[in-house]
Amino acid sequence: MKQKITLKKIAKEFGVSISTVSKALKDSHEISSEVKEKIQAFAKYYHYKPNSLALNLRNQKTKTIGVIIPEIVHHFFTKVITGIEKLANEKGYNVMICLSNESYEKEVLNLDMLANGVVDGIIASVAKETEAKEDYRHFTELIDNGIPLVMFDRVVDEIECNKVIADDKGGAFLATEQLIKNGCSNIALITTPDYVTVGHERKEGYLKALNEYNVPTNEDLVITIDDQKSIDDQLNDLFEGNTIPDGIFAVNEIYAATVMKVARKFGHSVPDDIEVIGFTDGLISEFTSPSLTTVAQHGRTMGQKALELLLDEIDSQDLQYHHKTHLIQTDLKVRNSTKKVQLQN
Amino acid sequence: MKQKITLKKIAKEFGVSISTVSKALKDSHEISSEVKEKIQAFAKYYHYKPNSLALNLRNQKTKTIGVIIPEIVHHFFTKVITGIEKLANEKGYNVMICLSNESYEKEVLNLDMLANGVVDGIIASVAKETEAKEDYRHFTELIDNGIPLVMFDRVVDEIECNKVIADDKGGAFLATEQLIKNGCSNIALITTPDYVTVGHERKEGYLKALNEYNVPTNEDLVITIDDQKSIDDQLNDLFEGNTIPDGIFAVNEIYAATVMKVARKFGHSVPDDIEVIGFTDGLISEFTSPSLTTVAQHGRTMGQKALELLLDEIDSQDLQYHHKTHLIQTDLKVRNSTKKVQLQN
DNA sequence: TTTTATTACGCAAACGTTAGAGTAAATTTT
DNA sequence: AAAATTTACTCTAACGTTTGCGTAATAAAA
Repeated sequence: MKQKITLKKIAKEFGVSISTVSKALKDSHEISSEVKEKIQAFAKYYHYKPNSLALNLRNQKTKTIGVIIPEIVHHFFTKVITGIEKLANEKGYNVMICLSNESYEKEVLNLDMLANGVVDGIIASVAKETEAKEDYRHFTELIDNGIPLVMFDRVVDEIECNKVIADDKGGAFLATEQLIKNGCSNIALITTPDYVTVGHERKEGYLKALNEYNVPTNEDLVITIDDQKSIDDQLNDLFEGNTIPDGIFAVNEIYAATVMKVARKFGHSVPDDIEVIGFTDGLISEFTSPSLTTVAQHGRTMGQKALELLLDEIDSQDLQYHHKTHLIQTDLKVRNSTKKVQLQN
Repeated sequence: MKQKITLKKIAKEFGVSISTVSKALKDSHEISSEVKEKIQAFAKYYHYKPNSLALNLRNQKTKTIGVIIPEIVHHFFTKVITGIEKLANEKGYNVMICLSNESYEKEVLNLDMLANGVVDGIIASVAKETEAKEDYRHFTELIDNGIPLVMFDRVVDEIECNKVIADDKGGAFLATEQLIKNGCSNIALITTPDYVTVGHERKEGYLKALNEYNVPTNEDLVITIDDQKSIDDQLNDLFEGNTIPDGIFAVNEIYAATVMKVARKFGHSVPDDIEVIGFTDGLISEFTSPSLTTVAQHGRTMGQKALELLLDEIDSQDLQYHHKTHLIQTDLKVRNSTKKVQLQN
């Protein structure tokens, strides 16, 4: 394997010192134009590029930020990354993406790796396993080490750092409200276990809407999905019980798409018999039939905001930096899984 | 912002030399157990972690590999990354993901960035813009600099490096063959412009199948999609022409899902009037109705294989390293957009 | 008691880079 | 002609780490 070209090698080539080469390549006035020209030509010919590691070590910064996400096959996370990447690029930062695969252990590993000088700051969304475990020492340790951290989407209240979250509760409220206004009275909720914070928040919004509009809640209509088992099977219960829902709010797009499929299997029509709203930033909703009305999360915006906050903290010399929690608005994207009812204001 | 703890600081704390600290932390026999114990305790308390930059610089390797993909919101690419990540983890490597966003310029930038000592090797799929431009100097430069490169999916023939590609032609053949065997005689192709290599390959497979089974080709049935314009609009032509297709092969999942939607709009039923097969590794296909029969690409496998080849080259001292092109088999995932015909062998 | 081993540390170089300080030689000024 | 300035370089330290080598002091062997 060929060796990379370095200042040292160029210096040797011309019988000058390393610093002469460095300065020549920087077009320093300290170096004669004659020497500068030949060194520059040589460097160009061999495509000399300064070694980033050396530069980073010297400058004590890497111009790279780390992003830890639980899953990359989720459209929402890729949207967030797109947002981060775009702004990072404009600001001259590189992005290093790591996956925790929802595993606590991998999250710790990733954090460890990133913390040791590799990045100037970290943006993270915590793994489900970590949320279940409630062990966040790896994050606090990071902060103790003075590495700026921004949490997004799945955040931890106890941790003192900048945060960016979608208005999950508000979005769920909006969705449920829409179903109520469309005339639904038996509104089901398809959600995750409670330890998944976003699931929890969305459930809160659902309950708030029912409450505010005096729609009685019904425990039978709340289905908590265990991702380890078949989603289809777990949804069967909903249509085999005493109360068949006329509206369904699902906390994500997969659940929403799946419940439509299962509803159809039971002979129900969407949106005529049952209206369905999902929660997402995904692609699937557009291609189901009927296409899914969803709560849009604006993942890109979240990513951008997260990076904005991170760079803000990185640039801040302030020892008493004040952390913020930024709420990204969600809104309803009406498609064809809900009826087009004329709403009176 | 707090400062990171270093060997130097620990050395100062105990009034010993830096090397003593380094050796103490490595439990060297050269250091008395008394000194070792107190230094180790101190380091543990302040969670000392060696600075990776310094280590990488010294060891002349980073244990990090870079991945450049055109788009992260594509399920196929995220699958590939999942495959890379998994194996990388097992082998103790980190993964740095960069997005070119299909832009030539960003690809050059990313490559530049990664090339300067940041990674030990690179896995890349080239941007559409680069394919159109046919300017691959940034890749050859990389190779000239001795940085191992593996290309996947969208590869460049002229470049001398390890490659991993899906059997696009074979998959397309399989899909078209299936349509023919199901009795279709007017088989449409929804494809990308020809400069997108995978689109080109899939078209080849389509033509090969038609040819082999003596099905006449029909230029009117080949639709080349311009991603800049509305896909729906471009597909209208297909159903407004003289020959209405009874089978459609689309080179990706979005085209396939969209063409089903448009077909329905024109009053055709899938799979009764028209059978549709897509090409992908995506999520959408499962949730369309009918669900889409597709050619599975095995993105994870591709990712794993790509990393395998890369590590192979990194570890090889061989100056005359022999590059390979690895073909990943594709196969048909039959769902409900095709008829269940009993095939006679 | 002298020689040899052992223990426990420090020194220095190396990875690649930059930038301020230092220094010969050449040139200009007085 | 002497002094001052400019030119064109080199030296050195620093970023954080590792490791072979050197070396005191102590301990063991002859």
